[in-house]
Amino acid sequence: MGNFVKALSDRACVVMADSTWMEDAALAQLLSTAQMEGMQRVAGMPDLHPGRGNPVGAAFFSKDIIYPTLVGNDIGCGMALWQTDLLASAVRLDKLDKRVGNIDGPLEDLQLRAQAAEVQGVQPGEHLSALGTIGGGNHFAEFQQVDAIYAAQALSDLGLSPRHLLLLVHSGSRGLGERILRRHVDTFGHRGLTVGTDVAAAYLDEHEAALRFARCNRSLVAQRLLLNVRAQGECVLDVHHNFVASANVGGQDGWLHRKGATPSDQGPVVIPGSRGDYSYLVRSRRLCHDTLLSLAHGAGRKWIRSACKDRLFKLTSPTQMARTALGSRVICNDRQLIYEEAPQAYKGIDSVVQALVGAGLIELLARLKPVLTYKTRGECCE
DNA sequence: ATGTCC
Repeated sequence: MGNFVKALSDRACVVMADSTWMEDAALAQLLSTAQMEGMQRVAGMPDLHPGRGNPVGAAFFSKDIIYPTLVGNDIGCGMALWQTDLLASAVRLDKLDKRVGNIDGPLEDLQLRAQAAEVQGVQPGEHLSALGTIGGGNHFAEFQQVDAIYAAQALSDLGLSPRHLLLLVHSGSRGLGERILRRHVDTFGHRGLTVGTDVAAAYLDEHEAALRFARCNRSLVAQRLLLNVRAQGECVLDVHHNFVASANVGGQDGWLHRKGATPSDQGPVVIPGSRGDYSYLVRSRRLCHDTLLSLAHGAGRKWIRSACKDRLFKLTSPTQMARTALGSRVICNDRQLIYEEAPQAYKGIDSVVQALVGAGLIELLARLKPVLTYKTRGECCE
């Protein structure tokens, strides 16, 4: 087990296998976060990669101080998995593509939006128009089919029927979280906030609102897509991977920040690969405090965004990239984004998931294959 | 990442 959890210092470790792509720059960023005031322990997940200052795919456990910049701008970003009633065997990609339509703009059904906002405890505010939209970057909505079953009982316990399509939504709090972080940084810079002060309490209140908003947003994205494709569905799981919460780690009370780190103590989760790779439905096998009760949140970037187009445009066209090696379709009519989110730009999901398996942290429940990935209908790029 | 930068 120790083989897959590598100690970087007395308070930093990273979960990885020999096959896991890992950049020195990401490890250096992780080690530098371990030096922050009040930091007790940091843990890199196998999808760890460099971020803007702080690494992505990591958890940070501090005492008495919280750091909004460690959570980042997309407070509440996470994954929601929905079960649909569409038979995977009946899918016709052209038809599904057509029916999915365009969900880039604000949700048309204001009644649905207001109802969801109320149910999820989202306060009326200026960001309501973003509810039901995916956003940019690595966010997506993806129809998937169950490709391999490793634990049939666990699937049925979750209410999953393997013959039907699943819908995975990766999105967050959109402009709301962005505004919360920006206002914090404008006032306090990158300093942390002392827990117990009014400013810390104010941030935590706003952060809580962003978590509710993000969850509501994922739900509306899913419901919107289901309406468009004339399907019914139910939410199976919804788990944030960018947030901070009080926690007891190794017998010590403190604050656990997650930046692209999925909690291991909130039931089964999906660890998605790139749009051209599998995703895995997994469940935690043990509560590991050394790795800060966290799991990978995806494959993790291998290439920085700015390098992707140069490396790929000679090899492949946007049209070619609308189809993946697994036979799935990609809706991404944004010339830049389609390169930035190319499967080649991401670590192989098996090298990430196998590191977690090797460390004894997870058990695989099912392998999911992409069918259709929605990024943006955008403008036509051909 | 961003009702995003020219």
